[in-house]
Amino acid sequence: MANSLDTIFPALADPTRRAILSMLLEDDMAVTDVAEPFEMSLAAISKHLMILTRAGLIAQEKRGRVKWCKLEPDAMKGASVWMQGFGQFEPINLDAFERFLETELDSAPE
Amino acid sequence: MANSLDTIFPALADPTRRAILSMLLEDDMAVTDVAEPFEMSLAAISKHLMILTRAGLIAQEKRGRVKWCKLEPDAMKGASVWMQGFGQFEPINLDAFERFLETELDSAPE
DNA sequence: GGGATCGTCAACCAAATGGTTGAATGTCTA
DNA sequence: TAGACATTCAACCATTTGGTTGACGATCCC
Repeated sequence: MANSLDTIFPALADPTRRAILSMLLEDDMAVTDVAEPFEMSLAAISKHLMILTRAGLIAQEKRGRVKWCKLEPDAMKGASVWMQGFGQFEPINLDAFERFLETELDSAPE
Repeated sequence: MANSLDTIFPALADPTRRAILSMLLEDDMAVTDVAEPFEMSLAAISKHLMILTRAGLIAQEKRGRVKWCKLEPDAMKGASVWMQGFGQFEPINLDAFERFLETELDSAPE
């Protein structure tokens, strides 16, 4: 059930959840820190994180009283492949992305 | 608005709409023929097609009394690129990544 | 122990979503 | 011109979704 198109696409349909995923691209985060930039309650963020977890897009691990959220990008693979099936759109994206990463890693030692 | 993540992902979140897109992969179809395999009213299918159209995922062209539906796979490009950005495990500069996405989407074929 | 912190639960609410039906509009054809 | 066909519109309905608040169970630390 998790990791299927029926859970992945609805999970990605909400802009808050997509923003959370983008934040987790930088680093693992605690629930409270995920919630900080958003103007909504912690409970609302907690629900979003639950949806992302059930979709397999993130994993949550509790250490002490802090629950850490970790991106699970492989969960997007199915949806990505599904979309590629429609695509005459080309891997120019990947090439450009690799160039982007190179310059990014060169200029950002942090 | 069309062709943005805020319309594409919600459009892809419904299984009926994804099935319609898969059907259109084979050939252009009239609205009635799109509706035929589904156990729901024509009006419901018409709404789904409107959502897909507003997302830019299909185009509808009326010839006579028949409205033809045609897949527009390039509309998935933005979402596809966005997801591929998560295929990387390296921590990256998010601002730069967003700038990258913008230029990437600007260069999308019309 | 006791107070602050982390996160979820439960009940609730408004709005959006996905469906229905029946009437309406436009177009083809006999 | 009349009738059949293709599609949408309008009103309505039930369910889901995304949010709130307040109480609660853990956990950390003084």
